[in-house]
Amino acid sequence: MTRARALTELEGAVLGVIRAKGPCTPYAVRREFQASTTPYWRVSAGAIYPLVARLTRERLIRAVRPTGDARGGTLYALTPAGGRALLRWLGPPLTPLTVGAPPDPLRTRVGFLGLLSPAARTAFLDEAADTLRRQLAELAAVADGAPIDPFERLARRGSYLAMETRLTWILEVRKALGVPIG
Amino acid sequence: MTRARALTELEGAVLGVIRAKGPCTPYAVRREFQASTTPYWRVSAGAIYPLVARLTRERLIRAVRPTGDARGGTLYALTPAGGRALLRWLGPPLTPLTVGAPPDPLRTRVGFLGLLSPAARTAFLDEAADTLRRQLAELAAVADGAPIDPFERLARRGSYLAMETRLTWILEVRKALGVPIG
DNA sequence: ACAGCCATGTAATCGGTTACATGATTGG
DNA sequence: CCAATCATGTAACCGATTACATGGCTGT
Repeated sequence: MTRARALTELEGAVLGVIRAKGPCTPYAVRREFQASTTPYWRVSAGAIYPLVARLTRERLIRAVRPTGDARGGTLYALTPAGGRALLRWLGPPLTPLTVGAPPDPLRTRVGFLGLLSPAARTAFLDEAADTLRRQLAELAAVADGAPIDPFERLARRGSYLAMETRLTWILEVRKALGVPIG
Repeated sequence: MTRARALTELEGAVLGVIRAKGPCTPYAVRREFQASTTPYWRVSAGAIYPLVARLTRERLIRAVRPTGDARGGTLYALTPAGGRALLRWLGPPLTPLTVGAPPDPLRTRVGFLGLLSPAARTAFLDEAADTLRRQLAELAAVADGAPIDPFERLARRGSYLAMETRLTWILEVRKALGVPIG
């Protein structure tokens, strides 16, 4: 009984997608991630195919049948071991890295805002606020008329709330620094 | 004039720390990150020393003097090119990846909560809520009596707000799923 | 004095990105 | 029909992690 290694975030999420959507090609999994609202999940071809090969080698997924078309694609599904690995990754229990404050490049930069001239600081904060407002509008638009799974909906709600909080925080920062009317 | 490559988040933040604190040893920079409130910035020895070597090779930082003790440490400071690289990394302008929704492993998992049994789901959400509450208390405690830079304070405030929002969101999820009294 | 931590590194490995290659499919 | 895009991969590289090695420093 060789100890099961911990899955990466991407591996766990890929298992989750395959489990939730049924047998998938690697490409279909990739599209699923690209459709997500966070730009973080880019999932290049160079990531997904080796990842699928890895999970197959470890018997967490297996090829169930070819797609049928002439491109030679293959549909993969979870094995029982894959299902167990998914549940272990998903939790409970939750790891500190899962629950702890996620990284935020915008927040990192605000910590160094003292290094900018007042003018550049204003430009930074104004651009941040504008972009956040635009992205919030997009998120709201996507939410309307999207016939999606309730759990995916809750996750997107979390994303929306996070963005909203970032915007109010940026406005608070601007006020705290006494930035002239934005 | 060879084109300057883009800096990674870690490289940019390291330049920022050195600029803000004055000449530092690599180890001192590392401690600075470990003291941050997000568990994401672990900055192993195997990351920081090669990174410092890289930035030195590219003339963005330079060794200014030895620490003096017998351990052979070296203090590094920014070069003028390093200062410019820092400002380019910091922005404005801001990239979509900087402003866009940051990744959140908790949010990712909530999207797959449908795969858990109701009991496991309750356990997941209760554990998440408990941990978030505990971490919020810690963050508040740290905030009191911390004589820090105003910009670092604003960044921590952002971290606190983000955690607070995640907690209220988790409670909302629990209510939406009709979880029996937590 | 010496156990345990501090500080400075190095080597192997790993998971991901970018860039490229190739053939199937589709829209005008 | 042919250009653009879809779909399936591969190769080279890169930045980070884990694990290890070494020696200085410090508290009891």
